[in-house]
Amino acid sequence: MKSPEQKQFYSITELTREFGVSTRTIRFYEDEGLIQPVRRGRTRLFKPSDRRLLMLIMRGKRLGFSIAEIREIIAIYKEPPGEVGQLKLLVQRVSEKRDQLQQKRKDIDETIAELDQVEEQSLTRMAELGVGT
Amino acid sequence: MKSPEQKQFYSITELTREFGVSTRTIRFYEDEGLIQPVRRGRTRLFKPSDRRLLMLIMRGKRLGFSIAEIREIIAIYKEPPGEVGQLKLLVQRVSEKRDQLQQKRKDIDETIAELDQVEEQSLTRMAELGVGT
DNA sequence: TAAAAAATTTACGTAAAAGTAAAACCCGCC
DNA sequence: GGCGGGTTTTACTTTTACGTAAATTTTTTA
Repeated sequence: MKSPEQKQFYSITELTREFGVSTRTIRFYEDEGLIQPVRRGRTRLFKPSDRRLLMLIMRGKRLGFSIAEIREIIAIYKEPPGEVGQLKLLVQRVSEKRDQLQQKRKDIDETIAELDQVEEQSLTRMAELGVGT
Repeated sequence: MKSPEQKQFYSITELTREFGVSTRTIRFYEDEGLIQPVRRGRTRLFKPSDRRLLMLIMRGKRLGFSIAEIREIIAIYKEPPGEVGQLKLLVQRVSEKRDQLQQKRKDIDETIAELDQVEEQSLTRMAELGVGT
């Protein structure tokens, strides 16, 4: 049931092209412990799971999360089932991150609303000046 | 029709307390041209409009925008009505920013959905272990 | 197998966004 | 009229997230 497009391994430059970052950046994320590609000799081999982690990292970056915060998010996903205390803590951490994200969404919605206003005023003004879009 | 709570001026430390940043930070934003408090002698006096700008700046920071990007957003709001060419450009810039923000919202929604999954699995697991929340 | 292309390590450099520290200034108050 | 608190300027420092370059090794291709 494997997808036919699913590659075993990706090279570092394949990934730099896909994500639009440099090799330095990807190696930096490895140094920071966000990904752990296996090696064949000295050469890094990236599995699909590494690629998915990179996607997650890029998403985090777009949202303005620092490396440290992205590390936290990754830790949440990686958390093994564990025992009760751990689970409670995990649920709590999830809740905190969600709060952060909801604040961001609120900020976004406000900003978009304001931009919509600016746009509307501009279009009105242009109509007054007798201009078609 | 002025709100009674509307102060004429705020001091720099009042604002540092309100926004949870240092004086250095506020002065830095002034250096960067994001705000322009007036002076009485050498001392900065912040008007309500400066305070509103600071709110906008903080919101931008929460969203991970750089100072340069925040400057752009402020420029959009400040734009005077202007002539047709300017207006068209403004509408275009608004549209670009909105696209950015919509991408961020998409990222947020995806991340929240994933966190919800983690939470659900955790709660299920805890229920199996016979634990009440 | 030789040459070209890709990848690695090591190390110094840099831009952004402040932090921190020192020295001087102003201002109301006892 | 000195003193404490808040403010200002100047300037050096720090952290984060990579950029850049050199020298070397490994892999691929002709």
